[in-house]
Amino acid sequence: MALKDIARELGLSQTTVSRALNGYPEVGVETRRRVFAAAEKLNYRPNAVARRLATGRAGAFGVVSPRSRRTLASPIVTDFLTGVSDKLTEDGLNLVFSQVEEGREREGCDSLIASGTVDGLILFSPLLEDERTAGLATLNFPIVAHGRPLTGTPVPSISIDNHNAFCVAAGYLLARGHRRIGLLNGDEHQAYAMDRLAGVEAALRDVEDARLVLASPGDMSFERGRKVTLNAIDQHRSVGEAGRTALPTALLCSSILLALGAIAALRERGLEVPRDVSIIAHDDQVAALPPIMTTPALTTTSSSIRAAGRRVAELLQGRIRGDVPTDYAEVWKADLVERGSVRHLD
Amino acid sequence: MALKDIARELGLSQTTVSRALNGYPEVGVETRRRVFAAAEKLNYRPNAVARRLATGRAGAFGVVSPRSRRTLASPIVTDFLTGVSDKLTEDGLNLVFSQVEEGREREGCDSLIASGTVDGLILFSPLLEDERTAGLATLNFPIVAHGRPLTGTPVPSISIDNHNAFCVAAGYLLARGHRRIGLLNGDEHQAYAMDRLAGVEAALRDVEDARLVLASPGDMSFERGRKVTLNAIDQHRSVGEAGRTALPTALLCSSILLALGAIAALRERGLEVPRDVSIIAHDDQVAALPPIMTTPALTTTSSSIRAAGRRVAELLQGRIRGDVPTDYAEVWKADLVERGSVRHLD
DNA sequence: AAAATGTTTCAAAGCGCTTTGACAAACGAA
DNA sequence: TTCGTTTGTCAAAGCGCTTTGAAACATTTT
Repeated sequence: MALKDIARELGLSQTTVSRALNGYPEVGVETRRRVFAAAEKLNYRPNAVARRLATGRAGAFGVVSPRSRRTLASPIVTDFLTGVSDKLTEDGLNLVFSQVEEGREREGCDSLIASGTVDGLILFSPLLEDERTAGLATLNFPIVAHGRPLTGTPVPSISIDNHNAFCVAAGYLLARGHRRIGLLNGDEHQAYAMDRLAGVEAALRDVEDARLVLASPGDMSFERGRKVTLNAIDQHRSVGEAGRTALPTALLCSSILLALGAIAALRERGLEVPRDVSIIAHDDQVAALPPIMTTPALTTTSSSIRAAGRRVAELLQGRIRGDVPTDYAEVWKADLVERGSVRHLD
Repeated sequence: MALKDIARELGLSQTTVSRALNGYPEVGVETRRRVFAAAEKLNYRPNAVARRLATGRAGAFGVVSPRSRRTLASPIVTDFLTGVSDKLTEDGLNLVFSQVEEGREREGCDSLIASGTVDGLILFSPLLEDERTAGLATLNFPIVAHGRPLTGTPVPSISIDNHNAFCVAAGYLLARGHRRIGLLNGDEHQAYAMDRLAGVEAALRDVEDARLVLASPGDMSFERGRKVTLNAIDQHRSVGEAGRTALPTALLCSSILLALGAIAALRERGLEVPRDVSIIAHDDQVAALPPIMTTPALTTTSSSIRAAGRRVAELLQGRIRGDVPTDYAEVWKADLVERGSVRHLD
């Protein structure tokens, strides 16, 4: 069922049929009615590919991600993508997901752009941090990033105020008497992890005897949370209670997954939350990992990553229409939500 | 940079350039060399949309999913998609992910097909079970399903032997003296959930006094796992130890998430795994939810959903080439992996 | 030397749509 | 009546590629 067929059927030109269907004003009302009726009857669906070729618009946004990062395997990233996809669905757009070999992100983006497969690109902050992807921003192609870009070239972006969130969280711990704090962070090369560390340090600076006794950057997995915590405990114990290594009385975790690992480790060594160690974790509000999953429920800094995804999609559409400036940046506040994982030391 | 430009640059016809680039044999070796050199120099990238229009091939596979199901929010589903995407990446194909409003899956599929956006469709078994999507199978469009289809029309599919897996798991419990078994299952309308229930029932049939004292179908979330377990415990206790309600001594869980919920509930009521209640869960081997996440680690039936995703993609490519018959079905065995969550009753 | 065969190249058509520019018909104002 | 407008329609060009069918040239066979 092509446009041509409908035109022939109705004795009209292809032009008129196309215009009628696409809501152009210069079509007679009766003609339009007939066209719609015929399209309905013949179950006509415009060929998206042909339309794209003609208009130059792809009708899709792209996300490229290195294969090794196992993007889709992270519930957090996929929750973000859900938000993106939600918004796109409302506007009849598709999401093209393209995985590439490690270190070829730039190439993957170029290929998606040059081949006309997408109208815009969504970037995770990681992609912005090195030479590989630098330059993407200067390409004059609609791009919006999630996470504060580290490069000089501005890219419209949305992020949460990680510095503030972790500064507030650390302050919350300090106010409850904690002095030896630990930080289980994300990838140290990423803006959010840097900001969180800086936030914690800023809070500690205000309190004389407060110390960051553990700061471990890396991937945000259950396994690493467990290992690092186990390590800290065992090292502390081997040195002896009187030794110089100090076990934190409170742990800040950059993700609920890390917190779960830490809790498991503590339990394995006979320690309990919050009796022995308090925990505050960052919660991206993903359905699969609710902070009430643990006993006691986790006190968190909280911000919906899905909402962020949706917003990124919105911004990208704005970018394409031209009503979002290239250096636009949006920073969201993350709320501290009190639950049961922090103890007030006395 | 279009084909035309290269042709002009080289004084060749567009035909020859196209053929040279695409490896057709009828091009002089020297000519081909020149064409490649020019393409390289001008940084030429073929326009994918134009190519698609000309060839009729989209270079992408599609997945459509109802929005409400929050497909991307489930780490299990996304792990599956990772597998799919892995395979596609190797072959330079894209994955188009399209969410639709609840109940309009069929429409979403039709639209992806009719608009020429995809060359093939991947279905989750849920999509196959009702009239909405029935008929998709008869469309003569390449489709491969994950999960045994419930409809009459055959569709190439891959699934695990859920009946056997849960039969074996239940048998394992029976052999260790358990007689009151509970099953926290997935959506009852789905083939896999039905098969699992049937598998458990088959195992119980062999042992005189064995009973399925709890069988709860529904979504496979932490929350539901917790609620159902809490309910079972409280109901049992209110009736009194001597009452007729019997608390299961062992729980079979259709997902690790359910098991986590159950464990949390047990702990809240002062019960412990495996001292008071034993657990076997199904493990899809997703990185975010390792069975060693709990203490003690979970005994599981185990099968990689990511590998399944990859295999589905392979089958779909085979389907397109025509070397996978339309009624092909592949069933994988799920292994029982012993860890620490089952107690031998004496 | 002519015919037959094989190798390389090309012009043109086509994929299904949008969009431009022209034109005819209908209308209102002068 | 005539002229400028508005309204509704159309033919044709173009998007960038692949593919068909024919032509030009080179090589081998008779």
